[in-house]
Amino acid sequence: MDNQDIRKAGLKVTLPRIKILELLENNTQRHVSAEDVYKMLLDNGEEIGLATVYRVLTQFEAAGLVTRHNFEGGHAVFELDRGGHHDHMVCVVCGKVEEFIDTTIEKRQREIAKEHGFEMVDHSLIIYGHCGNPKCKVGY
Amino acid sequence: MDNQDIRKAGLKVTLPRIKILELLENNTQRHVSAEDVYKMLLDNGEEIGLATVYRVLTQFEAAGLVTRHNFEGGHAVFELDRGGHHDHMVCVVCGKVEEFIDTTIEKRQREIAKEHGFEMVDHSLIIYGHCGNPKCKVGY
DNA sequence: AATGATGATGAGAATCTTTTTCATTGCAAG
DNA sequence: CTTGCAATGAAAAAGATTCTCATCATCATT
Ligand SMILES: [Mn+2]
Ligand SMILES: [Mn+2]
Ligand SMILES: [Zn+2]
Ligand SMILES: [Zn+2]
Repeated sequence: MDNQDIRKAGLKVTLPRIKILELLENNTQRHVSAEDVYKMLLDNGEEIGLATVYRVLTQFEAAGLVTRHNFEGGHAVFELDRGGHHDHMVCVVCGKVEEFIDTTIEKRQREIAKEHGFEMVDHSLIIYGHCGNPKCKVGY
Repeated sequence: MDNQDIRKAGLKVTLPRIKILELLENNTQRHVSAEDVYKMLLDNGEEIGLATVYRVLTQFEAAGLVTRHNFEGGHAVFELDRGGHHDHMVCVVCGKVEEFIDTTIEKRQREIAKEHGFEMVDHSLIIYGHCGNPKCKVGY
């Protein structure tokens, strides 16, 4: 994942794009909002505009470098596309995100789409729940 | 689904609430945005404020009368909760929504959540694709 | 039926997220 | 190096949703 990926996407290799890609690659938190990216880059001393972050993330998504998710909460989150598709599990208390992939579910989805005459192009599966952290359990 | 449901939710039985519930019950399009509800009620000659529609839909959701979905598109859609849970298939061209339920997927979801130490409280599965309508097919 | 406390309403302002506009800047092809 | 065209950032705009607050309606109690 480097500047060539930006170039291959038909985009000019600019500092904002390089920095956003680096951040998505190195940040401990894989799933970040545009606002997150913007603030983290500012904290790192980069000069960047929020509009640019939104623009570039959308371009990266169109180029297949990045995936956008609509979790609950009103804002989209993005993650670097590391090849394999996967689905998500989100803790409704602390927001922790776990990734998983299940071939049984993936297969059934394709079958169900076909049964309904749909040609599936994408899907979104998000499990919401209380994660293992005791502080996130039902009885507090 | 009547005024008693509103009362049981601990809410006063008011005209806006009655009208919103009626619309959700009778409208041909089951999945509607707050804006949709607002405009349809205005078209029906009702006097209602958009803020009230948002407020009431949120209250109905909290009371379990209504379910909120975050499909792609930036705005939430609501539907009357008719007992059974189900998932959705959305046409990326015309926006048509089909409902489905699959016990295999439902079961796997619960298993996967447990495997990851999560206590599942909810989930959202949306399949995006091209529906059966020829105008929505890939080759236009 | 009249009263009154409290909840509900609607208009508009405010907030939050995302997109657009536009003057300026910078990448990269030649 | 030039130079065209894409990219940037600031600010404005747009779109969705929530908040504020003065007024009004519901409903339990007289
Ligand atoms: Mn992920
Ligand atoms: Mn539905
Ligand atoms: Zn948690
Ligand atoms: Zn369609």
